[in-house]
Amino acid sequence: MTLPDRSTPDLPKRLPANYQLVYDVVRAQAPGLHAPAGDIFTRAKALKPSLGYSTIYRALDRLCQMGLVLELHLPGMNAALYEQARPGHAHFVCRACGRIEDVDCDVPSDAIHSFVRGRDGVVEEIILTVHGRCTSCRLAAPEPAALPAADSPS
Amino acid sequence: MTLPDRSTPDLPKRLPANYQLVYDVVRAQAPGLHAPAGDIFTRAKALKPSLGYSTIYRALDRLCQMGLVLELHLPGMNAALYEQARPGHAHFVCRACGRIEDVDCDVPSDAIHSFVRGRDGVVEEIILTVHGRCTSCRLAAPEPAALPAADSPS
DNA sequence: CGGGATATTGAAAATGATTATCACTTCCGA
DNA sequence: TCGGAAGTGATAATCATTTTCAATATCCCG
Repeated sequence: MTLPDRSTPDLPKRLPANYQLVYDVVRAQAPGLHAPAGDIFTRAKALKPSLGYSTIYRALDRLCQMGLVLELHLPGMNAALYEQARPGHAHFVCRACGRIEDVDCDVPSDAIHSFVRGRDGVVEEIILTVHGRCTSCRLAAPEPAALPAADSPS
Repeated sequence: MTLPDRSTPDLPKRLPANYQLVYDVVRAQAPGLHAPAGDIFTRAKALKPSLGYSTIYRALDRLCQMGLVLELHLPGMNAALYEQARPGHAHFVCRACGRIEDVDCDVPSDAIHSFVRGRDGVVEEIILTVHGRCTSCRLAAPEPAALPAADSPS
């Protein structure tokens, strides 16, 4: 199996003006807010109407590689969400209403770092996502009983 | 803003045979392996040729809701990956080669549970993903220097 | 065993986010 | 200033996932 050639990223030294603009737009989001690429495009285009859609993706890509922006894939959400990278918090996603809530929670970064480092790897980002049900949804609909894992091996 | 009506999931009590079959296929994967829906479809169809693609998605959906299967979105991967739900391990994704490695790492479930419970929510699933570079990729290409977060507020 | 509501099914089409392509411009180092 | 590498926007292409729909299957409650 040949994997895609992603070795030697070797990012250019300077951030192109458009990428900086996209970064600004992302940072302008209130902390705890997350936006799909389309929203970012809209807002960026408002600032510089000549912007093309592709540039947004290219910029977000780069910003993620640089660790400035975090790409967030949430279940039931067809589009990726982006936010300014900000370590030390997790995301709580309510399975019922889909609302996303920031959780100021200490990710066990030490444990992970040492584990990965023990294998000669480097940790660049830790993403912690919690699925569950928020208060209001829990009140609205009680938990359906979980099925006991039905076994039926071939 | 109106959110999609996802309240009251109220899952049917019994697991349809096709869903069970999909579950079996997912469980047949070696632990630590993750498969996109397409693969699962192929393998399931081999067992029951009449299966339609949509059924796979429906089944995976349901199985995820039931907590039997875990849906995994990894960066740079356009398709979701699925694996048997198995709490207490994280995924390490190498940004360079894209390889996925299982990390038997203790997720801080207690801390998260108490935090979320403190807000009257319920935790159903915790997904911990670590991005970084694995040994071989680190040797192949040294870390590009990180840009200092370039500021330029409007 | 009916009988009707409900859930599941597969095929095919629709959707929609993301990527690739391409011709052109811009930037930077030498 | 030259040359190549990187960035650009428009457009088309890709491709995973959803939706639709008509046809079955399944379940519940007598």
